[in-house]
Amino acid sequence: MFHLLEQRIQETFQKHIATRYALDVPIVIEQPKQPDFGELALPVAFHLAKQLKQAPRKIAAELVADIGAIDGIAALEVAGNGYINVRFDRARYGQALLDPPPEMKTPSSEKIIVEHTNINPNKAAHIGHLRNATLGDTFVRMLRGLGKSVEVQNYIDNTGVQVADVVVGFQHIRPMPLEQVEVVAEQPRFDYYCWDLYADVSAHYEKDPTALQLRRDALHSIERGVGGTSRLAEIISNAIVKAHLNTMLRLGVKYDVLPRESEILRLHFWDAAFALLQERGAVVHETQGKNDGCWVMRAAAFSEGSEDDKVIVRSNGTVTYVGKDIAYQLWKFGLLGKDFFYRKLDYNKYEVWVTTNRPPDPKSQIPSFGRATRVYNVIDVRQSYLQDVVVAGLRALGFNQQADQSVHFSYEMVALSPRCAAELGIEVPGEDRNRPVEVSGRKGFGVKADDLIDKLISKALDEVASRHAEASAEEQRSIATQIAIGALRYFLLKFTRSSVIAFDFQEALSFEGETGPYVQYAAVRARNISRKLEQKGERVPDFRAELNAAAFGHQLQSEDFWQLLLAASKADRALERAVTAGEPAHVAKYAFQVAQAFNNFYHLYPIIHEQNREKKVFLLWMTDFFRSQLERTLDVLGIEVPAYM
RNA sequence: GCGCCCGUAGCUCAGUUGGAUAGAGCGUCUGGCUACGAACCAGAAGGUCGGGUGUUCGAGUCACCCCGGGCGCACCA
Repeated sequence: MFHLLEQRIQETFQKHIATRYALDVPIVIEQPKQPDFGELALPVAFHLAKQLKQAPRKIAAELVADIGAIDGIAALEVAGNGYINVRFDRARYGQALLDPPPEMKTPSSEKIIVEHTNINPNKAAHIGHLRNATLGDTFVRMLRGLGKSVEVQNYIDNTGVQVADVVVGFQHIRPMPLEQVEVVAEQPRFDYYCWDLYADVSAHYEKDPTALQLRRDALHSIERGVGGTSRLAEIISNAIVKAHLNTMLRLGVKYDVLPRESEILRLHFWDAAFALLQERGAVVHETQGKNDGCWVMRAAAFSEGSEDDKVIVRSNGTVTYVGKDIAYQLWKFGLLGKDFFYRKLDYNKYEVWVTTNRPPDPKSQIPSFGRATRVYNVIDVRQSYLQDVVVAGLRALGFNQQADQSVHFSYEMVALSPRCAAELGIEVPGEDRNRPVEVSGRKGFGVKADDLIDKLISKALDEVASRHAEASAEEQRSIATQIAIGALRYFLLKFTRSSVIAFDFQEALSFEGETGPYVQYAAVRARNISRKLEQKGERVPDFRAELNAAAFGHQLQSEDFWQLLLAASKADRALERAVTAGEPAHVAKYAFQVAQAFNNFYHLYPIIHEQNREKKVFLLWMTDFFRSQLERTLDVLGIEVPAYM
């Protein structure tokens, strides 16, 4: 509702200024510095001042006098040096929230792909991966919240060096026959086993660099896709992928389809992309210099300062990662002229599809994947350069529109706070002692995702058990899990994307202040009100029957009630702005603010015990409105509301 | 060397596309549970927004230059 009025003001002013002054200036809408200034503030007179060569205050007065009545607006006031402050018609506003006008859903042919998680399937997921998945998943929920059609992809690099390293581990560091690996891979915590093995292999390379030949050999076999080594890689990566799906499902994160690198290779996606790139001159064959024999993309295509061309095809004829990524990006937009085959993944928790190189049974129903109009790649900021190359590839092929619609949804890394590193027994040399430590799968440095979740659940369980000793152990655990996940998701979302998170157990395990559980608690309290009411033998009133514009007019004369309602009613605006900014943290911030407003309201006004009928009904309606806004916002954040706390 | 990001209260971070008197959480101190459960609420202390110059009616926000930190710039992914 708030957003609707905002838009209405914007349009009205835009139109008026266009006809009255023949000018097209951006109508910026702000929140007034102080609540008693009104609900919206327009600095538009300042912008016009320059072009009209008049004092802003005079222009503002003119605008206010000429623009006429605007539906839902009680007053426009000139303030300060030329601000225009907008006051809403409170009674109308309350009434509209109670009985919202039907939304005009404009059907859109837009299809958005969000690619996230993308963990190498060779070891357990860690805290850094959780940031990626939580950001990606929340952004998906935000887009869907606005009614967009979104497909979630999780790319599986099952034929890369990281998998090859663990293969080397099973062949040379802790040798194990294939049949035994198959058994071990079915065991719980196989991903933990590989975590250690991977670190051991990396350490082994460091000690004996000649062992890197083992990696090259393994990689080669895996890429060819035949023989025992390839089979070993498949067993490992399939098992780890399921471990990752399980871990992410604990956070409520799901995917629609898992495109795999093996199919990019087997179905010759690269050949198709390479043919296109050659045909349109996007890559050139070097015959001299340091890149002799390679196919490269010219530096000028993707970078202004650098002179280093990017090798796409190595002199030995193999394609680099970026090359494969260009092919994949082309496929996402339906520009490659090829598609994967798909099968349902053998996974019993929910339906998720995976690519395959075998044509399916013609009778089977398979959804359509890819062919997006817009693509978000959730990848950490360190890969900006490579993402730029991918987009330059599209551009060089003449796909400018798709290049514009390719978004690198980047985020900073998660590091371990010095204290956290010390707790994990990671030794840091002298002067770096006070700096955060980078998470490294290769070195085995990091907080494993499942360990962290377990730790959070255990702490939440202590709290739940101390408050609700009467509940069954099973129920306590279920509530504790919801709280733990709420805490974790909120913790990962409250930082803006460009902020490095220095991970610290003490902060992540906090359930007080600006945290997920704080917001959950507010929602639980709001729900409790109607339950208590019914326990007293009363019924939740029929708000539409008992509240009319006059009642809203009365009650919302209270500045306090008005400000609380206003705060609660900004969910649509918060979501809209957060999507535009590409910033899930904004939604998290809003959720906290609404929770704060509600806790304040809850504390200040006895609701059930209110004697005046109209006021009581109004307070109950406010509670219900807060509840719905809190639930909706938490849902976008992927945080559940526990039955009690 | 080139490029990107960051520097705001003791700590961790917001800051709405340049706007009115710079905000929040944590921590510290003070106060509030026989009201709908205190995972809560109220209050206090705490700032030359890294430094400088400029653009502007107006700069935490934009430009340039420094200082300090992080990350990229592979025939690795």
